[in-house]
Amino acid sequence: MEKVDIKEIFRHAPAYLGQPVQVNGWVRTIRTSKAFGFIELNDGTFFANLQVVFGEELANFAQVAKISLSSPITVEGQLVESPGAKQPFELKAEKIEIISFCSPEYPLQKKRHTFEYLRTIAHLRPRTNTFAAVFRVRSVIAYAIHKFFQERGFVYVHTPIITGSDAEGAGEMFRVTTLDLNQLPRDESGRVDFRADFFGKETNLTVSGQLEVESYCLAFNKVYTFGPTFRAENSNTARHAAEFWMIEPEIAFADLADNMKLAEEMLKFIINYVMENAPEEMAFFNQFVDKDLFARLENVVKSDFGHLTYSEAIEILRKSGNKFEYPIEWGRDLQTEHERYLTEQVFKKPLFVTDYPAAIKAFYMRLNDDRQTVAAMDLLVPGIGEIIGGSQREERLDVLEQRMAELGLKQEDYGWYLDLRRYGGTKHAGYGLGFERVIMYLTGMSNIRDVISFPRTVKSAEF
RNA sequence: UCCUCGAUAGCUCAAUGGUGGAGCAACCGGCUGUUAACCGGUAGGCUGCAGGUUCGAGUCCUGCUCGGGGAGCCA
Repeated sequence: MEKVDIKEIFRHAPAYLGQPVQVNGWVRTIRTSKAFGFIELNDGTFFANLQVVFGEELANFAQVAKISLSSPITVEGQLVESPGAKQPFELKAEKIEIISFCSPEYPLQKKRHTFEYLRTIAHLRPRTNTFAAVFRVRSVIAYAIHKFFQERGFVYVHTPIITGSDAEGAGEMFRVTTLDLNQLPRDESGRVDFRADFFGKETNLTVSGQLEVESYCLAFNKVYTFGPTFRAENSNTARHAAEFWMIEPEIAFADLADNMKLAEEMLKFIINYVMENAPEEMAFFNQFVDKDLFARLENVVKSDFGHLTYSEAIEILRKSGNKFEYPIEWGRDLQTEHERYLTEQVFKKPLFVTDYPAAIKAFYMRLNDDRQTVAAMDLLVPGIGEIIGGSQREERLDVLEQRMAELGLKQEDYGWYLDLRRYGGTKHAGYGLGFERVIMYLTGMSNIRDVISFPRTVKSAEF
């Protein structure tokens, strides 16, 4: 008998009606009477369950009727139209093989669980509706991102996860070492002697692949990274994790406007792709997780993103008459309350804020002609806040060197990075996209811990 | 790291300073088309940890641990 995925049955039901099929899956729920029962079977290939009907003509009816939730079974039978209102078809079982009995202590029940509880059983939560939807959509978004860039001729670059650069400047780093922490080798001055370490120097987990990917940008023109990133910040929020994934495109012969155009097209492409390729999951999110989800995503796809310079943003905030906790003053960074006001109250759609004061941005961002601001951009979206941060890079060697000197960065630490300006340098730009923040934005899930399979956060690395 | 709220049965929650309960899950039984099925019954607890106040603490006080929400840092 033909072994069929449940997704295949749902997508091509007419071809299977009246046909004998075999399905293999886990019991999501079971309802029984004296002489018959219903099993909702999920085989992991599809969001929805296949209803299996079984009667006492089964040789093992009594056993099947007492089967526990999440037990795996093999069902053979015929696909027939269903008299029930909630499903168009069902599988009339002729034979049910119980592969194993799930222990009755199984912690997932036929009821709503809190996300907090499910986090404590992260190894079982992908069997729930919400997490099955989250992680299938996560996979679809990842594919959409690759598809978007590959179709436009971008080269996917794998930048190192272990970095010897101790000055990437994007955040606190996790140290990588094979030294015996109980017996550290010391040098003449009593400091830890990293010459004895695995790499012969201090190494850490990467906080960004950007500097490295710039070198491939100046060889391949259009490149992107998509990989894990690590930040040892003591951040305790629903939007930060110590281990997360980031996408960092970098384009040559391009300025900040090209950069923003790319970011906007990318985000719209991803939304369209996911709506088309995970419709059941998205409908579930819209119904149970965030009732405004579809309206919001539609608004993003249909509207042109807003554009605003930092200086204009300061003016709008100042004139708003709103009472903010943090002062509005040119030169200070925008706070979350300011960003949310701009994107949620004023623009009500995604919004690029550009040209921030140089003093509050990274050294590699290109200095504008006013000598005060840099060609940086943040993309702010309602509900999430900053989802993308990027800039045009400083390609002028003398300006970059001067800026590094002002910030006290040692040129010898950035020799190869400066070479990129010496040898065939050209204007280029790029941005970093937080993968999990995109997932949150597209699903309505409000905690980053619920869109990562086994999240690593401060004081938490279970599983 | 700061502010704030919380921790009681496997899960979600109740209990005025005076003998800790309910719904769901589990287990046993009933039910001929169910849809988080329904109906009846059984069992289930050192109230997060450590101290303190009190005749008496789930309840009040102190510290700690963990979790939620908000802020900072950022993606």
